[in-house]
Amino acid sequence: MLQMGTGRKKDNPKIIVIVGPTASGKSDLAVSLAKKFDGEIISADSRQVYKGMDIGTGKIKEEEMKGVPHYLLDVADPKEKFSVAKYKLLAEEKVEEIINKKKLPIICGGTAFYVSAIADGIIIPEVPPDWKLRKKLEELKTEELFNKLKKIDIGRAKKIDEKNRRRLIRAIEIVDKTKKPVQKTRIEQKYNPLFIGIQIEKEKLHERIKRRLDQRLEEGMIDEVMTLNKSGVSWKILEDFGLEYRWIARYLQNKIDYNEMYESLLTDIKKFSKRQMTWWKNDKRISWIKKYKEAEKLIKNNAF
RNA sequence: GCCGCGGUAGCUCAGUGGUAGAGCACUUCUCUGAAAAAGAAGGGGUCGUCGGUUCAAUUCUGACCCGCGGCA
Repeated sequence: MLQMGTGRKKDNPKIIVIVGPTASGKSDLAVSLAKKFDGEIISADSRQVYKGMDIGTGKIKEEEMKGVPHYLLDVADPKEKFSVAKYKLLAEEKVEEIINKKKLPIICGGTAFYVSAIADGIIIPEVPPDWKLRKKLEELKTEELFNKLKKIDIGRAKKIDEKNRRRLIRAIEIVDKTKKPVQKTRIEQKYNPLFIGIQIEKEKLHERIKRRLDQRLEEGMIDEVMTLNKSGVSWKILEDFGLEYRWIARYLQNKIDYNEMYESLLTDIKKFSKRQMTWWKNDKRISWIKKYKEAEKLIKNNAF
């Protein structure tokens, strides 16, 4: 959990932040609120940033936007790596633009890390990924990675998840480039966010997840993945995207049959929604709402 | 009806004469340029039912019940 320091700064520009698990109806809520309060929407979704990934990511359709401008969709090529740092840069630019237009910025998304980058203002160390270095480190055993980090940065080593190779490698990378220990997470709160969370019972959410999955399969989600692959997005990349792209890619490679693809995917989406909630459910700043009207009231009461 | 095989965690299955494990699921959690990613911890079973042998049975044995396959 991040330490907020002085907390919300009253003078900072106000923004709305909508969070909630996948399939909970964030996009619809965002559009309704945007229409009501003259807002514009910035997506905070690590997969919807990619072009050509529409059905599988549940990207909002043109007609569903109802004329409300949406940003940070389709800003990246799936063949190239994207990252929170890039997201933060682009998204903050958009927030500024919207504020300058005297409109209300609404951050809406399911990627907690991305949301946090903006709404909490976490500062990401300015060390771009060095994929050559990472590849080299990848050859080391997990324990060796941990020992290496311990030697060069005992402070970080103490706090890090010592079994998590990806984190270990990143930490080593930062020390390697900056020649300094990894700094404590710093925060620069630029905005005054009002957090609205969509509350939904597990059974109902699972039902929605299944219905949405069936619908998207009918809409041609499998073709979408095939098209991506044909246009040069490797199976490996699709695997890393996770969920729909991972399971459909395995199916298209004949590694599993349709039924296994369907069942595993359904389970994984449910697990994902769970992980999203793990991130948010203990965040005291979030007001959990069940109906649109409650969100509207919240915004009014907070003098937006 | 007979013969064979099986009945162990929610699921698929290991295993042992001294009251049990794995993978997946589930629960809880972590998150410093891959985050739909990558990781961590935890709960859970009167081992089909009722008898017998034994100091001791989930393990051996008998009957029965249930499932699957074969023969009639």
